[in-house]
Amino acid sequence: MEERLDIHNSNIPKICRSCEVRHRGICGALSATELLEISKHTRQIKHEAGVELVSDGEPITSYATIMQGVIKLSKILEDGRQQVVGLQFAPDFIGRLFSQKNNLCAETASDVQVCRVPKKILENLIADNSELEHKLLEQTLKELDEAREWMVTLGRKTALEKVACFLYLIATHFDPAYFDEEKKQEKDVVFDLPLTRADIADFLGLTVETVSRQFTKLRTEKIIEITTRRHILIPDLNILKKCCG
Amino acid sequence: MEERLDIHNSNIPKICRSCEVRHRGICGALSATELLEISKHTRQIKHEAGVELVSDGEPITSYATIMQGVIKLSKILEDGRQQVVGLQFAPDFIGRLFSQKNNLCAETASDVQVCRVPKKILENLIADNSELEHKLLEQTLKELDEAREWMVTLGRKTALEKVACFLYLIATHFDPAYFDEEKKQEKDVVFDLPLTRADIADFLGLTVETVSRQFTKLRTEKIIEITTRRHILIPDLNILKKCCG
DNA sequence: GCTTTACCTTGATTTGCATCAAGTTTAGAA
DNA sequence: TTCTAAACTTGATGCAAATCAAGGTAAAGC
Repeated sequence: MEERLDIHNSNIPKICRSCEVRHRGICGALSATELLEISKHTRQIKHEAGVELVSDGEPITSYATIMQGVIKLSKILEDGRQQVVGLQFAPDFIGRLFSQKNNLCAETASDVQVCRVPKKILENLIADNSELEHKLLEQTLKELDEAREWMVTLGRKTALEKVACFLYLIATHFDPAYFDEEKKQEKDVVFDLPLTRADIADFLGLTVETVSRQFTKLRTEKIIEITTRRHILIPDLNILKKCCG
Repeated sequence: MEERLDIHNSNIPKICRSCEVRHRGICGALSATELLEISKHTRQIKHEAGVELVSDGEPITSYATIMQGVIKLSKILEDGRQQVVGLQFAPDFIGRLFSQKNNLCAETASDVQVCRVPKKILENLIADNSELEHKLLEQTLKELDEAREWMVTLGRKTALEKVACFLYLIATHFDPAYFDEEKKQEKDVVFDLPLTRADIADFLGLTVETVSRQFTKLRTEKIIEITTRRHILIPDLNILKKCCG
């Protein structure tokens, strides 16, 4: 279930020098080494898929940085309706700063490796480290941009456009060409979906059946290839992009 | 169209001592007086309703604090579909920090009074004032919470629930009982809608016709009273809340 | 005052997605 | 390997919201 890592034995893929995590976009709020240097209370922990790291309504006791894997943030209505309100990848920061209680639920979508710090300790560090606070502000602004972008998808796009947007989001996140100049020539983008069809449905405000039908439609139109259920190949990202509305 | 105010003649309703603006929830990132004290480049400006203060894709030249009125943040797809991604009230801060370009459009929904500061000047102030940066982080976190809450409404609620949520949002924002202890006894909440039906539709991911039908339904069920088009009376907020899903 | 126009409501019809209901595939356990 | 359960797909049907269309209302200009 939960496994502590030997800090000196961890093998983080080293791509971004400032945070030691393979990723795209702005650098994470807190790198793993920064956290480890910052406080002896930091712990690296492994979780398997499907673990609830943060529960809605529960008190916050610690923050974390994702080192590997995907975490989904969701909110659940009383009658069971669920909405995924965000996906987080390495090296994102996890946890609602400066609040006593969580207002959403965070669950590991894949196997995940995180670096945890107790709430109070990080907050004290923030108080005397304005550079740290600035990084957290940058990360929060990025998340706000993403949330607002997704609101357009939720409110104004068709089922097909929603699914195309989702695939485009994941594809660009995992596109190896982004990290490897040599691969810039190859057009194919290949990746594994980090979510089940049910989770994708909850992210897009659709039902599983509708998501499945749109996958089939994109497959028959040769815009994507579905190798196994989770494994996707996209021959031309630009064609997919045109489906996003 | 645009009118500069005499700073010493402005009559801001003084409710919250720390930011001089009548509001609820956490204090604004930057109070008007703070801004005015902070820099001689600060300007108070009046705008009438329907003015685009910030255009999507355009370079950012200044930030602002709302002193009075309502501003809507929206995104528009190429084919004209529009989604309102946020509403901002006094004393909210306006503008995407640390970015060269706007990624959304901000339009005055009502007559609005703002306090403007040039981008560079505020950013320099932030750099040597960590308390200021902390306030802006708090405001950004609040906006992120609101955006995620709204994603649930957009993705998982029915048309009636959406309209009820919207009315509840506005009602609680303008509820005088919130500011005046004497009025806590009175149950009626009376206010003017700051948006047209078309804007409400764009906020809720619906069409004007559907919004109108849900208003009618809530009226015939005596959950709301519509005095004139914009003027709303809510006999019991708790009953409305139950319609929010 | 009357006219114009933007805004809003209501009704009839269509449609995209949800729901209901089987089936199929895949991964994991026995 | 076979069995089982979970995950996924496909088809038939229903319904909520979109679309199309017309009429009503109120604020702003003449």
